Amino acid sequence: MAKESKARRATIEDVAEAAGVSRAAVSKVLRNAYGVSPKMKAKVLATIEQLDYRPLVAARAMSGASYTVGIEIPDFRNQFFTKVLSGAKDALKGTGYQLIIAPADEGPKEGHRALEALLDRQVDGVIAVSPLVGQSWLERAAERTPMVMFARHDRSLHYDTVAGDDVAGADAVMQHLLELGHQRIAHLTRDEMVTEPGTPHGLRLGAYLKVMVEAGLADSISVTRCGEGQDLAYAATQSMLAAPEPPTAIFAGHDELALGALRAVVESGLDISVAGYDDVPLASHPLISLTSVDQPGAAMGARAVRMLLERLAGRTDAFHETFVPMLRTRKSTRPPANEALGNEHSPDVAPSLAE
Amino acid sequence: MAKESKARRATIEDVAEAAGVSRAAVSKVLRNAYGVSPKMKAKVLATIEQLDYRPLVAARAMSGASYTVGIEIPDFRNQFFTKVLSGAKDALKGTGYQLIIAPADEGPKEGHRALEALLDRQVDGVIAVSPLVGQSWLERAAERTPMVMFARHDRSLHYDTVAGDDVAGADAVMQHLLELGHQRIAHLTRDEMVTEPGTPHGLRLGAYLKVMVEAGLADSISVTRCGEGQDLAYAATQSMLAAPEPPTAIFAGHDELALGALRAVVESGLDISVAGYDDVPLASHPLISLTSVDQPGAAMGARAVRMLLERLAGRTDAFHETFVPMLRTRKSTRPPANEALGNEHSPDVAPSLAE
DNA sequence: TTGAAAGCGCTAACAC
DNA sequence: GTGTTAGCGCTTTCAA
Repeated sequence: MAKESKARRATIEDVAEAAGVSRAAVSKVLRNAYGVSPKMKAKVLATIEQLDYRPLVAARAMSGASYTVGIEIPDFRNQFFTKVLSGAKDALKGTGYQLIIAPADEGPKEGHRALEALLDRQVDGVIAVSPLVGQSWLERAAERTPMVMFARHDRSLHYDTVAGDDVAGADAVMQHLLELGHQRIAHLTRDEMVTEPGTPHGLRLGAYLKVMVEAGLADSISVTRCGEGQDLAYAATQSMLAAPEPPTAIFAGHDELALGALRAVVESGLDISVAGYDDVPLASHPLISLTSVDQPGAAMGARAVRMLLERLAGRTDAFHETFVPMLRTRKSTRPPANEALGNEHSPDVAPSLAE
Repeated sequence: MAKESKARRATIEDVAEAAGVSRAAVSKVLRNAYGVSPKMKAKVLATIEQLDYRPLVAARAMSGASYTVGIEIPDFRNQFFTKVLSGAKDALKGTGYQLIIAPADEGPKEGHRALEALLDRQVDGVIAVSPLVGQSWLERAAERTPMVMFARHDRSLHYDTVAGDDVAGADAVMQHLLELGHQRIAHLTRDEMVTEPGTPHGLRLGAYLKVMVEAGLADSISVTRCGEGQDLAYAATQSMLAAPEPPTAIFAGHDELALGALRAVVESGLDISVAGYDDVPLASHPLISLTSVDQPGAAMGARAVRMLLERLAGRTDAFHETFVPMLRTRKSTRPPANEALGNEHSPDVAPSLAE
């Protein structure tokens, strides 16, 4: 009754037999390697087509390549990473490499886990966003599998890096807020784990602190931390706003947090400026109009892919590229509402030395 | 001078040797299969730990399983799919299966390509969002690899489906707009390719047309098409608004399109209602407040994974689950501004038969 | 309970 | 230019 239960997938052997050639010949055609006559090539190609043959990647990976590039990302709900993915995907188009994405869960060891999952699958190259993975481990892994790390500011001899200049970006935001006349500027960032020195959020936090101190606003320093995502940023901001003396401006570590903060601010009815980081597509929406630091995610993702392709092609010395971010000022930041109160509460700061 | 150039990765052989057992024994421990004494198990486990051994997936896949579940998605910039991914990822946690995501490019054959890439990699199971792939091809693929299709309304004996009730959802939107008093309701949807009969967007379009006709508004039917993404929706809406008699309400095929439309509407200064579909997280943001049809993406993704796990565990009969969507009305939809003009321009419709 | 050995489907190195 | 063959690192019979 049953026709042919689970028709077996054609193998290279089947193709060779049907075409009357050797497996090696078929293999060469597949990789269009050197040493096949046009005639044989045509015959093999026709047979492949006819049998609907597709090589199993696992078998190829066991001896040769997997023609696969893996990218590990910590949070695909963050539209910045989505931009990066787009850029990477497009840059990989037509190269013969297939892209697979391994999502990492939250947590210090999760990036590590996802990376290992990719390596276990013998991807030919890896792009990863893993600020928390130890450098020595990465070095060792990168010796075997070409690797470019995203948003890392360390320098390795074995892997390339693509990062934004987080200090410059954060400086720009802070400068902008100061120029608008803000003093009680709060910083909304992620948990300690994610703000270790040298990480993007660590650098942004550092820049915030430095600018505040240098502006004589050390007493107004206020750092609020929250977990990942708009919802947690929303909740954290709510408590921030409930404090006796809420900030007049909030600098959020990235746009996702900024959007959550904005939600709380809007609902509170208070006139508080909010700035973010990354310039996700929505930041420019007229209904949102969020001041943000433009990190060209797509270009960065594409650059990472190109670096990886270079390594795949044989390059062995390490490249480190830094993208210069660009502040986009929008309506979410404006002069503080209660300007009059501005100077009133900065005790140990001489009222404008430079005037 | 060089220490050990590219230290070889430990193999099962290395572990067996170091532990003084056979490869088969190690293999059994790895899969904690039946027939290993606790003593040997402990010894092997210790050796694995010590050698930092991890099995290569390719080798396992050649004979056995890859412990990998693949999910194919057409557009990770659409936050709806991002919700689905989240749900799927969480549901897979702790099952021993690793999730890999294959992004599909736009185009009729691209979903197919991404799916094949996954099958070539011998994933143990597949979840796919491929409205455009032919059913017969899918059937054949599903005979060999467990598969659950997302957002498909066809019924197969070999694959499961998880979908939303698109007709009910679209009906709800239209009913809502009609109740508000709108007549010139336009539908913004994707290109013909994506609105084939039976596809989600095809069903939504069909429901739109049906409701319009039944409401006696056949003359006001207006369907605008655009490519994927906010930007293209924005441009399409701009031309729509430039027409002599623009609509008073726009029903967009999904929220991404709705956000683009909203951008154009806001910029135009016109008072036009906009409704979307999917209820992406941002729709509820107070600054956006987009009326939308809530499709529980995370729950749907989790359900798809559970179905797949059931198949992986042996189920062979097909399941088809439909999720009932729920309209969320928000500020982006309100009564038409120029109510007075409402009836003036509906020539061949008897003014309310049922009154 | 344990181990030996035969593959899985490819590629690569080498003969012819 | 073409074919032969030895692996790659696992799992899976099947004996012991």
